[in-house]
Amino acid sequence: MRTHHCNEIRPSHIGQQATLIGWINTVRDQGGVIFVDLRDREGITQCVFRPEESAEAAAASHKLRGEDVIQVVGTVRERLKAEGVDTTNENLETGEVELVVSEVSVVNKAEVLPFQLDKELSNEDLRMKYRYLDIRRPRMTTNLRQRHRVTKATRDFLDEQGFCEIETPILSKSTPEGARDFLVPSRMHPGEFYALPQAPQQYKQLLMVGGIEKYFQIAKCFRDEDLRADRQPEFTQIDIEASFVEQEDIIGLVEGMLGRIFKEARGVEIPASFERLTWRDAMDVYGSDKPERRFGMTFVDLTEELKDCEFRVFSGAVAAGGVVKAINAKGFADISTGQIDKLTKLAQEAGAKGLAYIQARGEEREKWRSPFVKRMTDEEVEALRTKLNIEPGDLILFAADQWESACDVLGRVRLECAAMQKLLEGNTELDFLWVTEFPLLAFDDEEDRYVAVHHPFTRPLKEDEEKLMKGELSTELRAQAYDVVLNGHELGGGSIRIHEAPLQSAMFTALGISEAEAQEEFSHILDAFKFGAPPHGGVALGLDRLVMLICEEESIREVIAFPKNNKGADLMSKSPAEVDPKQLHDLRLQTKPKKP
RNA sequence: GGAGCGGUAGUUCAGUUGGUUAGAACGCCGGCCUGUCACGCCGGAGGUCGCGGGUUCGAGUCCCGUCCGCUCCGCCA
Repeated sequence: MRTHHCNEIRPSHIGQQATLIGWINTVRDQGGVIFVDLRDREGITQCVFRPEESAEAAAASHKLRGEDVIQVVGTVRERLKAEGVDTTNENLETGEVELVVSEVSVVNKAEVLPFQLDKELSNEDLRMKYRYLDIRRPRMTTNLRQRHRVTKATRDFLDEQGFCEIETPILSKSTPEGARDFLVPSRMHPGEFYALPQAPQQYKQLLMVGGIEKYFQIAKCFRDEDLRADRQPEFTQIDIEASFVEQEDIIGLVEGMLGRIFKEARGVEIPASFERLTWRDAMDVYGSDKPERRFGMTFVDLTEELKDCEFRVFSGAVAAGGVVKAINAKGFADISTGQIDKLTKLAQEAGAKGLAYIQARGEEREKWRSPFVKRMTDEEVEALRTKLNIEPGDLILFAADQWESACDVLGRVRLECAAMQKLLEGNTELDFLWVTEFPLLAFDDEEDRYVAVHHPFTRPLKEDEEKLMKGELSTELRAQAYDVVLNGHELGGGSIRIHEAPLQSAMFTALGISEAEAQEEFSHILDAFKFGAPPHGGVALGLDRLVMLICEEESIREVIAFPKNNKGADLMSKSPAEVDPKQLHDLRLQTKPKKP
């Protein structure tokens, strides 16, 4: 039986017997003496095989290969310190000692691995196919154990705050709003389907009606949409809901929880409370509802200054009720033509007609390289110079359009500029932020109706509630909804909910859901709200994304044990896969077995 | 659905204006080595240059098509 882990042996153990078991990390065969670094999940110990100590073990050791599982019995010794020679390895926790092996047994031989565990591997296909080997690498082991620390800290914190962890169903009901559902056919109800939950939203609200008051769950969620580096079809949320709370209570709770998580998983103190921006201000200054604030380049509004500009792109936009905004990319006047093209293309993809710019290659306007500066008055140029603090070497980029489009375009340009200038390279700052007062409704041109920005259970701000009840709809209505943002990533979001049937009905009506449809799809919610539903609200944080940021990874695949690839496939187990025709027949998805 | 980048040995990569037998490192196999720790030294095996077609005297390299992977846009209440 194992007596120690491979990180444990210290000079205090010298002279004692120890039994270790683990994988062979490396073999260094000197012909006579052989060194084997034995690895288990905790660390590495150097094992020495010497013919003088055990001829049998030494003979066997010549046949050992990397990743074999072996068990060794031996005596702990101080490492050799002859005159002028110190064989201590300072890179190892156990580097002062070694195990002189008297017995070795090969528990399980390993074939040659398809890749080396001590080298970085760019072929993600191969990593996924042999994920169980990839997980042996320190990077993955560390990440998965970090993930455990995060969920442990979450559970400990919420438990101390009186929250109760409750599991909600995975076999659930499809909802018309939101992302595409994964469907599961029902054998006992031919032609009918369960849906996998996109979030436990309705269940957790019904738990509030059930009087649970404080609920949480580390919840698996499913969305059948295209993948990204930070998006998987199945993912995990820290899902929280509480009764008799207001926005401030949820915000304070999340701040406390993130503080605990970052302290225990990463050993850092974060601010006790985070700064806040309203959605409107975030869009107005950063062009994003999840602003990256660790570099400046904030928007400057030039609507007033350029409303009469001879350059029609600006004056025309203002005349049409739009705005002109600009950013100053300090010291980026030497941007290449190729990079300008790239930024222009980016702006166009976001809906702009083009991208106006000034390369300030000197103090005087004559030295400014720009397609339009020559058409500006001196007053206009000086206004730009002052408001944007233009100095020689600066690059100025403009967006002129309706407010939201202009902000969106310039927001994307701003991020790309920062990437080109490598402004965030090596930056380890943690910038937490709340974005509040999200709009309640957005207008979907394709569907020609309003859709919920957050979800249909989100409560409007008190001052906008009556407008919703009266059906005075607009995108100006604001919600009691909030997102917590870290370094430009949305960590999570939540809202205070609607808890009264009439207000909920008004919301469904606003979303173009008929009374009949609301009854069909949401009667359980509307009914529940009639029986004394408490005021309630909550939040959900993306666990994968949170762990990704804590581990300083660029993809959530690095913090998920068995993730899917870009096309949603698991290359290791080869899913999705075709199934036996009999299974399809049982589910009435195929009446006759497929002909060969 | 769209755009970008990539695919050469088991792995990570190099491969010039198209030109002899496609290279390196690590890994692997064999040999030597009693204090190494990225052990060292000697030798060896290992390639459908993603796939198909085209141009050419000649294609890893140029052209067309196609497949796969990653990133981004759309999409993700």
